[in-house]
Amino acid sequence: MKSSLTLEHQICFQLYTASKELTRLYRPILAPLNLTYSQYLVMLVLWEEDHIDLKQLGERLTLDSGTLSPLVKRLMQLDYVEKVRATDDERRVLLSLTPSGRALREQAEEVPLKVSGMLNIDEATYVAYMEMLIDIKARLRAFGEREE
Amino acid sequence: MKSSLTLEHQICFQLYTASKELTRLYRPILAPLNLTYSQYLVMLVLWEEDHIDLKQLGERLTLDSGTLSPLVKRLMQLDYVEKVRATDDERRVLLSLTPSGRALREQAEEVPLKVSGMLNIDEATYVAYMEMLIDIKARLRAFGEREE
DNA sequence: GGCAATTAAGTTGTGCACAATCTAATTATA
DNA sequence: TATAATTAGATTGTGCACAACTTAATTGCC
Repeated sequence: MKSSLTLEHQICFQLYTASKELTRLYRPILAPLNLTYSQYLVMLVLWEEDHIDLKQLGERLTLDSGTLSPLVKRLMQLDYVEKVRATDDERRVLLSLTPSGRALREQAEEVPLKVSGMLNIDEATYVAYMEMLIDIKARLRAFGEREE
Repeated sequence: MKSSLTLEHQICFQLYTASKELTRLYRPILAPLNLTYSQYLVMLVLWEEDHIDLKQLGERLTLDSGTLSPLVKRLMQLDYVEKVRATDDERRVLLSLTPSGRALREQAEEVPLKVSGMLNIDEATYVAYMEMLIDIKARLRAFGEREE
């Protein structure tokens, strides 16, 4: 197994920089929507499933309350989302789209198209890359479960 | 091209979570060395090339001085590195390993082995995945250069 | 040689990311 | 049915990551 202690031979380094550079690509695309990359991910979830509770949202994004609480606060200041306490269980907080938040979806529709264009990648390659990343995560989780 | 506005279909999301989860895996492995993941990357570079200047270091890691300055300050507090101003160009600062920093390399040797074991991945797949990630970065840079 | 433009680091401010801790609501159980 | 354990969310503190700005050294150009 590749064990040489060299930066470029570490898969972690390649993942880390690829992720950072892709995020950098999003920045100017998301700027007109007044969203950071993480905020965009939250909006993606809400456009898919409105009135989701913070717990589930955190699980889908692998983010804990220490990250989500202030992030959601900023989305509220932008008037894109609102919090409603669940009636059946007063601990839960449901996150909902405001009319502005719902309307933003239309502008966001073109984000993936722009990114694909920038990556200049064909469908088959795109799918292969997605599968690789999903496989890496599966291996990480498999280990996590062995350990738990 | 995949343009559906769904979280799981975005390559950016898969990259982002894969990177985060892999970094999470490193945390307990690096804890005994008193290093965060980013600090570990800096040490990797130094073990490869001692007396590197901050500018070059930043280029290799895609990090700017705003990130590196405080990070290096913490590595100095740990007595792993020291800064020396270059004599030929007083603007440049060379980063060097202290004896402790050099000694740490031995403990770090086993880090990639542990990670490989956790990922439970064979050499061929590992190499294929590395190449995909490098290709993604190449596409991102190709776009960057078209735009510049 | 003198001065504008450039360059390397550092600083400040904002926003993640996460561990650890706290509070309040709910569930389990003695 | 009290009370202990668990759960959801918020808060605090540390450390990235990066944009924008500052300072000091160097280079370019006249």
